[in-house]
Amino acid sequence: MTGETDRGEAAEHLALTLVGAGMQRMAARVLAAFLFTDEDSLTAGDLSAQLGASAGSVSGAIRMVVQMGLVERAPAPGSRREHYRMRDRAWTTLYGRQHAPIDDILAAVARGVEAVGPGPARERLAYMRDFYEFLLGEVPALIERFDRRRGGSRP
Amino acid sequence: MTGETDRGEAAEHLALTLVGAGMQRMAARVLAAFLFTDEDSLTAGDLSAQLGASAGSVSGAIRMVVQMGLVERAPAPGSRREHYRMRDRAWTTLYGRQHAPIDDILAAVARGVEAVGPGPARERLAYMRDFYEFLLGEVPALIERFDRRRGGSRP
DNA sequence: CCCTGTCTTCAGAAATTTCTGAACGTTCGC
DNA sequence: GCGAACGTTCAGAAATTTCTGAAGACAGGG
Repeated sequence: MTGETDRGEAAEHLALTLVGAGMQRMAARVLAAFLFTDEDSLTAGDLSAQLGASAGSVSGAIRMVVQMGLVERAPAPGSRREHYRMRDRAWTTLYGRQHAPIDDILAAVARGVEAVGPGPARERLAYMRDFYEFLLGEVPALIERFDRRRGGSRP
Repeated sequence: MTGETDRGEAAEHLALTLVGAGMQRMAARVLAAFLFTDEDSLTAGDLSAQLGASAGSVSGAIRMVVQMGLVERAPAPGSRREHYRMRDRAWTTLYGRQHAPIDDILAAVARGVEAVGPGPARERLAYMRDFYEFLLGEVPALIERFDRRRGGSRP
């Protein structure tokens, strides 16, 4: 049997795991709530009640997950409150975004290569630059391959 | 011209960028020092002096980068102090390790799939699980492809 | 036009992370 | 063995991050 208690625990556990992977605590809890709900959409109030967190921190967390491209506003049919839901393609989007910092690292390393004269440091930096350049080129193809393999089934 | 000032600035800049990507501050500074040096190896004392940080925090930072597999002890030829240097393959190692949290996420999501009954939430979670499973399988091949492409040249 | 319900913003509090400085081991030369 | 140089550990201080609660803004119904 899989009761509702298990669902709540599993959601909390996933949230904590995401925190361990670097995500903000409240953003992770909000994301898990969206992942685990069978409702079409959730409002800030729903989340605040369900997570036992203040309206303020929920508001901030929603802004984060929306800005990350994982959650979007859902058309609210005659409702006064804002409704939100997970976006399709959320995971490939997230993975793509995790690679955004790589742009910055790449730029910083390239600058390093130019700043040092010939020598071991320069070779080391050039190798690092090449690796991140390679990654940046491969990730889109990786995601596309998954999308194709998964075919038309919806997230 | 590329003076030594540029080198120091570029190193600091890369360290800050790595912090932005989630790395600990002092560990990032230590790593940058190893990246940018033309010396064969550095000691804790070198780093402490060069970075203007206490011996204590340098000690902790070294432990981190060693544990991450980016830096290793270098055989110290008749020296009293411990010498360290960057490992070959440091970057592919780092990238592989960045995917360690994915194991945890995958496990947490799989647990979620079992905890919820049939419905939208279950489909969503199953999709997420499939995506991370796919990633976990593809990353080693990706790294291998880079190693092969780069051929025998050293890091 | 006001009133109610809802979300957002922001200053301050709480918790967590990160750094330092001092005390303690350890190792090597003498 | 003894002394000195280094590195490590750990308690506490400092800085940063994260949450809350209250005040304000906005929209729609009455």
